Amino acid sequence: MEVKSAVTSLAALAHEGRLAAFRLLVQAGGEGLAAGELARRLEMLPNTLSANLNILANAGLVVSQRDGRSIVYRAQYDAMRDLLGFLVEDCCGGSPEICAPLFKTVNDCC
Amino acid sequence: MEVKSAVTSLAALAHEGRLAAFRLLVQAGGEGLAAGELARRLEMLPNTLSANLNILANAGLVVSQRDGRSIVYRAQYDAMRDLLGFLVEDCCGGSPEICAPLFKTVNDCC
DNA sequence: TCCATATTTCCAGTATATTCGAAATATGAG
DNA sequence: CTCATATTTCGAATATACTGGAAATATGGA
Repeated sequence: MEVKSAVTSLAALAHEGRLAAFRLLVQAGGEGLAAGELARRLEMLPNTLSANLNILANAGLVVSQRDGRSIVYRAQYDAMRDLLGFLVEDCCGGSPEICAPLFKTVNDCC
Repeated sequence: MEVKSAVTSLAALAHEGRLAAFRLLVQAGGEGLAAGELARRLEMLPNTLSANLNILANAGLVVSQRDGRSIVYRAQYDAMRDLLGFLVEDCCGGSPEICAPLFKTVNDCC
């Protein structure tokens, strides 16, 4: 992952509303959620949410697909993994010892 | 880690210059680097870098300590680990299968 | 076709971020 | 004490981001 791509992804997530939307989509799994359902759950105006989903999509963190009158958004797990990998790669360049606790974090969560 | 804290950290890293500074500090290890040395390596004006280091420090990602005429900055590995943990925790809430490849990423790097 | 629903696009106002020059502060050397 | 070095703080200009209202687009149903 390139630096510019990482910055774009980090910036997309560095916003309370977008981070919340992304988390909901991640938790929703492969089925995804319709834009309207997200707006309802996050209590955001549809147009504001749309703009924010667009930013997430632009960063490659989510994808959208029309389903009838709704547009369903799904998290892109690969993109998230790439971003985490980029940060981890960064961390280990100089200090492998930081990875032990991170390793533990990953273990604990699964 | 709270959402607001995560957003602050993500925003701090979502800037090419700051991300580069943070990476250098991470690679520099516990010794850290003086502000001037960072400015030289990153080819940034000292005052611009200072403002950016301040943003990183505010997010808790780096700490500073005076050493003679220089001010030495060091990466805060704990903060980075917390941020990664927050993102991982998020990811695993709904989809444990995403952790397998992440697990592999962490393994590969150490 | 006509209408309601779902979502996006456009636009303008406001807020926040970024940068740089200039001045201020802190330290150590002579 | 005076000076050079290292860094920060201040202030203003510019750029970018965020939000919400209004209008536009797309879809499916009556």
